Amino acid sequence: MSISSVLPSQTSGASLQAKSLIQEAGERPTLSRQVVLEILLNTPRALTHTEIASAAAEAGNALDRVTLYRVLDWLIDKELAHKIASEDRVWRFNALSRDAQNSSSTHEHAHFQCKYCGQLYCLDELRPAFAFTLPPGFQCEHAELTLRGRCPDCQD
Amino acid sequence: MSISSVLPSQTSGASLQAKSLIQEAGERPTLSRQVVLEILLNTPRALTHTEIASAAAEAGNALDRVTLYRVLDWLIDKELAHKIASEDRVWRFNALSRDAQNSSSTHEHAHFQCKYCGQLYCLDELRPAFAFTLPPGFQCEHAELTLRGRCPDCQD
DNA sequence: AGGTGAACTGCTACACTGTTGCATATGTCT
DNA sequence: AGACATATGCAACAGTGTAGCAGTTCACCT
Ligand SMILES: [Mn+2]
Ligand SMILES: [Mn+2]
Ligand SMILES: [Zn+2]
Ligand SMILES: [Zn+2]
Repeated sequence: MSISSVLPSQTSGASLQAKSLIQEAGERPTLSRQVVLEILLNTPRALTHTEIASAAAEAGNALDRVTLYRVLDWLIDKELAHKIASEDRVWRFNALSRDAQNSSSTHEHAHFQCKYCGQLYCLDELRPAFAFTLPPGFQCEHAELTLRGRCPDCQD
Repeated sequence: MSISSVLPSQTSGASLQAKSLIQEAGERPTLSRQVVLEILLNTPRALTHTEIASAAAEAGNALDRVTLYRVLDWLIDKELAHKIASEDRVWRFNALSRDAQNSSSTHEHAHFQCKYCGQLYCLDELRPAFAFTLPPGFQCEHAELTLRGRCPDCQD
């Protein structure tokens, strides 16, 4: 599956958006960071490390595997991105919307992962809110909700 | 952290329970399978592959790493156990209660994982039931709810 | 402009989790 | 007991992510 299929052709506007988001955070807008953040901003779903590496290479900005891990950690630390665990033991990364950054409950939202192709989407509008009672001694600080099923690409 | 601290001293009753559960499924009750299932039955939380290996070794029944992976897969296939993913990319395994096996919605229940020690518990009584609307083209087949917070062992 | 120092980057080597292939051992059934 | 299916153990490998360290780049200050 080609990554480029999910990536709109890159516009200088997107590049500027990535750069200015980094600059607004008061940080160095290095090429690696711009490239990675731009990829994340330009895709509607969360991408794996491998997918991001391929997308960067396709865009003519191949970067070292380890550097990519560090850039991603950095983006998360600056709250420009977040990562989601899934059953295949691979982290998937997505840009954090400005709204999500500003909300006090940082990016508390549900996710959807396709059982058939593995693609994972953030459901920004769906925030978990449950009523339950835990066994004594357990204190809940956070709830994670992942829906699994069939994505639009995998209709039969 | 010693595994034995969470494992009640093994009784012949527990051993018989593991053996008879396997036999009732019409399968070979090999020593490896009995040992592993007995460990899972005797612990109130889900255990990692490493924890199970240690527990088996402590019980005097050390078994090969790969064999353990295969025994666990086998137990899951026979619906005597299930495994839960978590953010540390390590599967955790727990015996399936008889009730859970018989319920048509096989083991649809929530989990709790401690942010501080990583221990993971099945919340058998807590079945996810949510009302939400997905974006068009997405079909939900399953919902996974994981609560994260502080477990009884990690109170400050 | 040019120098300086903090930081970012790339390379190598490694750790951890899990899988595959294959030879050997075990257990069930006749 | 013998035959056959299958379970086990060993070795080698794959995928994902991390640590250490040397070299480079960039923002800032003369
Ligand atoms: Mn998300
Ligand atoms: Mn469970
Ligand atoms: Zn799909
Ligand atoms: Zn804990």
